[in-house]
Amino acid sequence: MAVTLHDVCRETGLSTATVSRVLNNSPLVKPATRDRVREVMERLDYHPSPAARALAGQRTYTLAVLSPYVGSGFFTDVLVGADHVAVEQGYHILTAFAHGLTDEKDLVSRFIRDRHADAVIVLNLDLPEEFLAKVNSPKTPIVSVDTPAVEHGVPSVSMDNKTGAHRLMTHVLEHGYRDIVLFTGPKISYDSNQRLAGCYEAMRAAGLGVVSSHTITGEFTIESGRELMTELLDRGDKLPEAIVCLNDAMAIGALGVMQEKGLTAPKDIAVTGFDDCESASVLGLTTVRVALQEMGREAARLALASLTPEGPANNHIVVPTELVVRQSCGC
Amino acid sequence: MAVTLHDVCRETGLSTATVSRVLNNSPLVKPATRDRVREVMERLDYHPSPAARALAGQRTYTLAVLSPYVGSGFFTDVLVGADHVAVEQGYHILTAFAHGLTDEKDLVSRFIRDRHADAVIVLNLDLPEEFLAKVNSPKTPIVSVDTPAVEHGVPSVSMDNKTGAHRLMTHVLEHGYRDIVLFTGPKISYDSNQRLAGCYEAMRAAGLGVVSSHTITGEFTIESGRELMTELLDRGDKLPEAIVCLNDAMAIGALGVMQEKGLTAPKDIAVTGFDDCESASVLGLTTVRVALQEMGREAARLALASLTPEGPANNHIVVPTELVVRQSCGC
DNA sequence: GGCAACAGTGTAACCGGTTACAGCCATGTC
DNA sequence: GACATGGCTGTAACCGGTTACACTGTTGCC
Repeated sequence: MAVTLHDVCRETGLSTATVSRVLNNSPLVKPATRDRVREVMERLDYHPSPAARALAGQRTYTLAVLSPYVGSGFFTDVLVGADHVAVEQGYHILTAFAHGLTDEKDLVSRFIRDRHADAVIVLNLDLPEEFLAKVNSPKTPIVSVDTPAVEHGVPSVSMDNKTGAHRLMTHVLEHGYRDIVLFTGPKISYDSNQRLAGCYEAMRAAGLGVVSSHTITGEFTIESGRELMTELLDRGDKLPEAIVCLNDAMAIGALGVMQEKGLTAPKDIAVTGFDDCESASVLGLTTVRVALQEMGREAARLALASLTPEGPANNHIVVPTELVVRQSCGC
Repeated sequence: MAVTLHDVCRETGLSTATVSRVLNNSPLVKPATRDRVREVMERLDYHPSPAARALAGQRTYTLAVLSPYVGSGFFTDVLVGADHVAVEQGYHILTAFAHGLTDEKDLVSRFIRDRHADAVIVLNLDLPEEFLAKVNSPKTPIVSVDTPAVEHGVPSVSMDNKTGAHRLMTHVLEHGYRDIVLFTGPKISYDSNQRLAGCYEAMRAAGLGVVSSHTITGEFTIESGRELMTELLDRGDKLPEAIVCLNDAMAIGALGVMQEKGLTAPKDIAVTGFDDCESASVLGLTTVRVALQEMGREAARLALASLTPEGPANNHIVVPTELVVRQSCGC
């Protein structure tokens, strides 16, 4: 079969212990010996068996990334970011999806008890914090991405929704728009609430009162954006000057309806989004960009740090957001 | 630690061999015994260690999906499809990207020799067929997605570019358009060539000669679509009636330039794409949809079948494509 | 009744590493 | 010179399964 550690032992005349130590960069080995072993490994083209290491060492050098099947954008970018960091540290990434059949909680529990991975990164699975806290342990730490879980001490990575929304709203206000309608996501959505708070804050900072009737609740989907927009236009009231959608999907839906009715942004109504999804640049949508790859990287760092005895320096990471100005608002 | 096979042995009074056989659904075990073992496993909440199985059994029950970092669309959908099939058969998915640092060939070679996975699925990595053929082996089979590698006997999954392009062009012609310009991808791109062939075939079937000056070569990117379109408009010639882009990105670029110049599709020029990417529906782009998840599923099936002694029934799978009619052409 | 054949189970080696513990030698110290 | 010390290496148990081979008890058949 393949070259094994024993072959290296035979070739060097050393014991498995010493060779294994070289493999794990143990400081106990005399430098001269280390170099000799390395040289032989190279010559024999030796590569340790992940399975054997996993069994004997009780660590798989693998990180699991669990996610619901959400379109594509979010997931891929976070994954790529996580992969980057993982590879740097000799780790690999195992992915799994909660699609229909598999319950999300089950998926997480199973991955933990089956010891497939050393740590688990969960992507906006919307799991209750209590659950995450329960399954989290130093042996198989969990990192929550998108939904912060600070209260229960579960490491998490989230984005700076508030600042992003604040900047966005400030931008809208700077264009002189005052009659503004907000399309928000579900009331239970963490992201939606944070973004809303950021918007309100900016409005107050500009000396504007918040008129609740101007905040309309929907879903974070294109379809919902269409519905809210249709309803708004059908009311026959005076059109608002601007519509601030708390995610891109809603904004895209709204723009679609406008186009069908012969309205354009920003001429008739200015429109903004949040996320900077793939289509946003195509549509010229002013929005807020989230550094998704960065979130993935931070998640992997947190996960790997949680495996060290010291643990992560900081249990909760907030990734910055950035205003992206395009044509759909002012300009 | 966790419950092990030995605990099950102690509890049932059976040997490791028998219990292991139950685990692997061996027909050698008496049904009554099997049921008793299953019951005890359930009661003890026993779950076998993947690491131990991998080491002893020489199979990891893992499929690797290797990909370059290509935007998001393609990758995620194929991955989700593969995951679906993998999970059904008790497999897991390991992902890795060839980003900058890592050479694509290296990535593939490494995954194979390190025995991280039982089989490897490579996603449009544009690797030479010879290379794939060389590293492919019954021990760790490779499946190529997107780029067919039939000639060298490497299992592969590709899409039915030709039929899709044929239908698309037929649709364009049915709208009465005759003065048509084709924007193609790189001359070495397999997809581009197949799609082009499909278009030509449809034109000939309609009794039209192919005028090569009407076929313009570019890249499969938005930027390239912009460039070709700008150049075309700047020429000041009579505008073509329709522009058939051999992928969505080019079409999006072309539409962008048109919009800036005050032209709309299909009023001034009809435009079509290929791929049905996320933005296509948003833009109302007539295009061809590729069942990406289906490609992922087929890839996983091929990979798993290659692990059986019989091998896959069919070494090369072609996934169907579907014309998606939207507003950008005729209507 | 004797024997072959087969179904079902057990024994034990093995997969390829990790690591606790023991051992050895050279050096430093009194 | 005796002994403690520390740096380096070796021995062997162990991680948790798989599987070749041996073994036992039945059944079928002449």
